[in-house]
Amino acid sequence: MAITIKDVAKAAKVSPSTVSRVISDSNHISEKTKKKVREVMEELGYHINLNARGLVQQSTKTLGIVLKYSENVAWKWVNPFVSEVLQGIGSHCHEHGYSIMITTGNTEEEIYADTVKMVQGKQVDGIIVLYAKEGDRVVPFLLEAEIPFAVIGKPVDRINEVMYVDNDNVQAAKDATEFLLSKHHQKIGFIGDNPTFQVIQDRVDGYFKALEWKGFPRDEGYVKFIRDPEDEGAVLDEFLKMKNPPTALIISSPLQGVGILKSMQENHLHVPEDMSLIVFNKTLITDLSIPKLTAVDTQTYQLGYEASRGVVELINNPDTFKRSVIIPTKIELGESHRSLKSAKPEFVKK
Amino acid sequence: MAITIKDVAKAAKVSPSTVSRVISDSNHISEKTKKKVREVMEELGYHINLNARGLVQQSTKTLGIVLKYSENVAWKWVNPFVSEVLQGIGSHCHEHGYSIMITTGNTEEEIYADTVKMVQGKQVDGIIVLYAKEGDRVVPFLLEAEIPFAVIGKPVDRINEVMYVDNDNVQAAKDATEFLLSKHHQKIGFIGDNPTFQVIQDRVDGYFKALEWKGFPRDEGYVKFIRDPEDEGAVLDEFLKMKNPPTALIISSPLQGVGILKSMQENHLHVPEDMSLIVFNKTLITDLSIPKLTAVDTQTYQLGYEASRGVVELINNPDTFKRSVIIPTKIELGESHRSLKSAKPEFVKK
DNA sequence: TTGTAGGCGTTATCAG
DNA sequence: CTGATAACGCCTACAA
Repeated sequence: MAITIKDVAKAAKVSPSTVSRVISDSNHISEKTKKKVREVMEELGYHINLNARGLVQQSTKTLGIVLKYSENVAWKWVNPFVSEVLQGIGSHCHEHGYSIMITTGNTEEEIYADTVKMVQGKQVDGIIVLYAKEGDRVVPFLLEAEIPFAVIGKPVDRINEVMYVDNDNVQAAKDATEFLLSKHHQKIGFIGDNPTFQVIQDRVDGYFKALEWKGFPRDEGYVKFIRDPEDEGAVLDEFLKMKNPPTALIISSPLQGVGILKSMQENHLHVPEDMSLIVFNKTLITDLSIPKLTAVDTQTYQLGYEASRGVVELINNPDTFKRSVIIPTKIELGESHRSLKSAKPEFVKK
Repeated sequence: MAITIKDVAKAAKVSPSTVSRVISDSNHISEKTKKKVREVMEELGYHINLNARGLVQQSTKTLGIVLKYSENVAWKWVNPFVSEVLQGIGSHCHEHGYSIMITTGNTEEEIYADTVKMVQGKQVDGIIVLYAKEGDRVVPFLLEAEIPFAVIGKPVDRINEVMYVDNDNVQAAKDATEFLLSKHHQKIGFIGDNPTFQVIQDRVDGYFKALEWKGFPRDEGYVKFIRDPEDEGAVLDEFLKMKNPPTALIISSPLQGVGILKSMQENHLHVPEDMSLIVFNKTLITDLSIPKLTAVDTQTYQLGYEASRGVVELINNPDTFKRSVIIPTKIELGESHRSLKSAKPEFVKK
């Protein structure tokens, strides 16, 4: 049994409450006794029991993180995302004395159960959900439980009741498209995965917006979706067989980016000479690709940091307006794109 | 204020202790009252307060994870490692009803402070340290605190006092070398980073062991270390300029593997036609490389799982022998190696 | 099988 | 400025 506040009190010949006051550095207490008590604490090797404090204060100063349910292939690219987001959350939490508890489950059901346990068990003061998924039970539960929380991503249901942190995907795709247009590309293809995800919809929107702004007619033929992983080859073929094949592609996932790169190579085509690529989500995959992929940086660290900030604010003042935050994206230049129609093919500096 | 055990007791017309017994599913209690109490709990929406339970039981059923201090470049490749290890730990923890708390700090000092807080604050029952570093203060602290813990990696100090989970790097390098030998390679190079790390030393050992077993003389000229990142080009050059350049390379980090791949390409050389590569640590980087790199899989998930198992065992029975676990590695075949068919160069005679 | 009472280590309220 | 005293929500002898 460890040293308690009472032991210290006894040794310092004061009452437990005085020791408690010293711990919280109350200013209703004389410097003299403060010093004395501190000395005794040092001497006895006293350390506060956060559990006990949590019980009486009804607060654990801990944030719960709901990880994304990871299935087979998909989780791979999520990997770096998780670490970076965690870093961002961690930074903020550390600054504000919060601890972090994460879900342990592997399946959707398990993760839900973990969340319920953390919340109902009063293990955490707030929650950050690392994904947004239609029909997911976690967000409704959190609303029901009335616990402060934030979602990273754009919630589909009851969006105006939840605080979220996300990128502006419409704008990001618009930026990417305009970037390619500025390099004199005119035929630009778009590749996405599951079009039922809001992210993808938004990106397609942004893509068309940029094109239409420049006066290009909307042509759905340049937008393709890859359902099955490793199916990039087929889609690339479709593009190449068009009467006016694109000279550049916007690809909405780093994994698919690498897939296209591979398929290009198999067709004895070169990037960026034969095709410019710009990929969504700068990750270590895109950085280490050969050539390094030009990518849209979604600033994952910032996403985490802001989410944490939001939740902590909500904890400190539950009536805070649930303002949601949009983290700007930026284009990270790689070597997978080139400029068309310049006197000489001009490569962008690194 | 939420529903407590007392509320349930009152509503069910039993005493709080009875309710408590129902919670712990004690068998000293009639099925009838059990059912009744459970109904009331359901009706009232009762949920246990784990904080309170933790206080009285002196145990939180939570494991603390000490993350690796991540500096500039190095952390990138650590990234996937963290997520995978966490998955492994999570799986085991979930099975045994443990929660997970992770450090939030970014610097070595902060992480140390986080660890102290978790342990002294009685927030966790055990600790898993995700790295082994010479001179680090965390392990000595944990020993001092007498809390159950395990280290992933091979601790340098006081190794026989701590439980650790690691791969057998000597064996792994031996396997990799033998693999290449079986493909008829005779000149095999080895590339490592900082040779002061034990891992690297072990791998060099294994490399030489395999060669010497086959009767090849020890030739330090085929072992090179890359200090500065992005310096792979120079080292590759050195190899290529040898009188008997290697036909295969064993590379001790995935990052360096990609670097070599890039340098090969810049020299208009092909993998595996001109050089076979086998890389340490299968990660998503090696999987997504073009060509996919043949890699030594260190089974990160298993490392995490076993570490968790060890700590939980230690918690349940503190007198358990601190057996350490060696997780076997295995070679994941990629497309970066080939078999040298011709029995061209004979054994080297010296 | 069930109830009573005391305590886990802190903080908070109220006196003094 | 400091000290009793009562919670916080649960568990666990010890009784009944």
